[in-house]
Amino acid sequence: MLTTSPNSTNVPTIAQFLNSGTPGQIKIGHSFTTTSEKVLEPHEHLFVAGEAQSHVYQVLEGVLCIYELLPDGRRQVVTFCYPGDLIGADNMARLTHNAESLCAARVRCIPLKAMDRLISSEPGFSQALLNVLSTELAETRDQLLSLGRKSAREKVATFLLRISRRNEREGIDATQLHLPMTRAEIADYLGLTIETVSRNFTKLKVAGVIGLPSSTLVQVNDIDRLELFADGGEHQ
Amino acid sequence: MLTTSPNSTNVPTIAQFLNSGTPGQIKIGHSFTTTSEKVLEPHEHLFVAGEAQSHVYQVLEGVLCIYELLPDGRRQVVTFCYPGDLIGADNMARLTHNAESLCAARVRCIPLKAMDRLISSEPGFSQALLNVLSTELAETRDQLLSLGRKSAREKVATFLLRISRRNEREGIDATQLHLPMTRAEIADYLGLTIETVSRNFTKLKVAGVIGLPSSTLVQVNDIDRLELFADGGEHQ
DNA sequence: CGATCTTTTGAAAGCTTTCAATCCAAGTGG
DNA sequence: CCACTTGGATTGAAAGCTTTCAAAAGATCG
Repeated sequence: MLTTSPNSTNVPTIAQFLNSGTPGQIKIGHSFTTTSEKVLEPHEHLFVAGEAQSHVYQVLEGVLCIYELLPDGRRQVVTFCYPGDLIGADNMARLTHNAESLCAARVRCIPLKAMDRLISSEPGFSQALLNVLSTELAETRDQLLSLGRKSAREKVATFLLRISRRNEREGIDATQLHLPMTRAEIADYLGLTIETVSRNFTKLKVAGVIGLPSSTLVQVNDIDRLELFADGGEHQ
Repeated sequence: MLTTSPNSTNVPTIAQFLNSGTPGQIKIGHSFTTTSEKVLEPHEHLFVAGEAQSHVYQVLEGVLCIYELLPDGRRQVVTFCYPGDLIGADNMARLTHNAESLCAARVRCIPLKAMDRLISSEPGFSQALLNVLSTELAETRDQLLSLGRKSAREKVATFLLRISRRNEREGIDATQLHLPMTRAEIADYLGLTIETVSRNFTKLKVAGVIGLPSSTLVQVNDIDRLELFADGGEHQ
C-alpha cells in the first residue's frame, strides 16, 4: 500500500469497509456487527480530553472540530471533520483532544472491538487505515507550515483554498464556500484572533478575490489569485 | 491495537520487526530481505520534495529534520528524527517534504516492496505502523498548539521540555540537553526567527530555569518551572 | 421590536521581526 | 603560538504586524 496513492483503486477505502453491510451494520468476516448512531446538537461534545476511548466515530452528517486546550483556556483547533471523516482512528491522542460539533451532526459509533476485528480479519483494512492516517499526518504538517510561517492574510487564503479543494473533491461547486464554523472557530484553527480573521476576510473582499454574500458564504472570484495570496506571491 | 497504549507489550514495535534478522537483514515470513545503509554528511539531503519515493528509512545514527518550503523560501521544520525513528512511513507526504541531516548520520534504507511484504505477511506489522503514525499525528497536533497559540518563550520552553522528555524515555539524563540543531533550525521548527529564539534562551537563563554551558548544551535547573513557562503558568 | 450573539471596524498597545552590530568558538595559515 | 577568517549566536533599536480594548453594525429569535 505504501506504493499506492490515496486515490489508487486497488486498496479499498475505509468507507468501503464501514459501509459493507446494511446501514447500521459492518460486515466483519462472515458476521455482522451492529453499530449505533449518535445525534449531536450544535456545540455538543462527542468526547473531552482525558476520557477513556470507547469508540471510533465516522461523521455521517454535519461538521465537528477537534481541539486542544492550554490550562489558561487558549484553544487550538486541530482539524475540522466533515462527513466521511474518521474521528479517533489515532488512538494515542485521546488524552489531550476534545471533539465538538459545530452544528447539528450525526456520527456512527464503531466500538473499538469492532475496529480490532476489522484490522485482524479484513485484509486491506489496516492498509486503508494507514492511508487515512498518512493523509491526516500530511495535512497536519501542512497546517504547521501555515501556523509557523504564514501571515494572517496568507493563513486565511490558505484556509479558503483548502475548503475550495475539498468541494472540488466532493464534486461540489468549488467557488461557493459554505463555512459551517464561526469566526472564533476559524481563529482558533489559524492561530489568530476573531478580529484578525474578520479583517483579512475583508481585505480579500476588497482585493476582489472573494465576495461575502453573508458571513458564512464565500464566493471565490479568482482562485488563481487566491492561490497567490495563500503563499505570499501577491504582496500588499 | 486501538485499545493498546503505545507502550503496551502485546503489540511488537516497528523496531522489533526491522531488527528481526541479522544486522542488515529483515526477516519477512521465512525469508530475509537485505537492507542497505546510507551514510549522510552533515546537511546532506536524504530526499527532496517531488522525488518519487523508493524507500522508507530508519535512523540509525545522528539526527535529521523533515521540512517544508514556501515558494519564497520560508521554511517550516516539521519534525526532528532521532535514532530509531522512521522516515517516510507516511507515504503521502513525499511531494512536499524534504529530509536533511543536521549532523553526520546513518540510515537504514528499506525498499518499499519490503514494507509491503512486511505489511501483508507479518501479522502485527501494520498495527505497529499504525501505532507509529498515531503517535506522530498526536505529536504533530501538539506542535500545532505550540505554533498557533504559544508565545515565543512558551514555544522555546516547550521545545526544551520535549527534548528533556525524550531523554527520559531513552534513559539519558533529562537535565543535560544536547541540541544537535542550530538556532536557525530551532527557529524554523518553532515558527520564529533566530534572534527571537536566542533572546528567549537568554530569558530562560536569566530566570534561572536553564543554564547554557555552550550554545548546544542546555542544563535544566528547574524542570517544574520550565513546565510552567511552557504553557504560560509563569508570566513575565 | 427588543435582546443577544456574531461580525466588523477603529485606535492604541505589545510582541516579534527586521536591520545592524558585536561577540564567540573553531579552524587556518603565517 | 597567535593573528586572521568564518559561521553561528547574542544583543540592541526601530519597524511592523497582530492583538487588545472598545464600539458600532448585523443577524437571529422569541
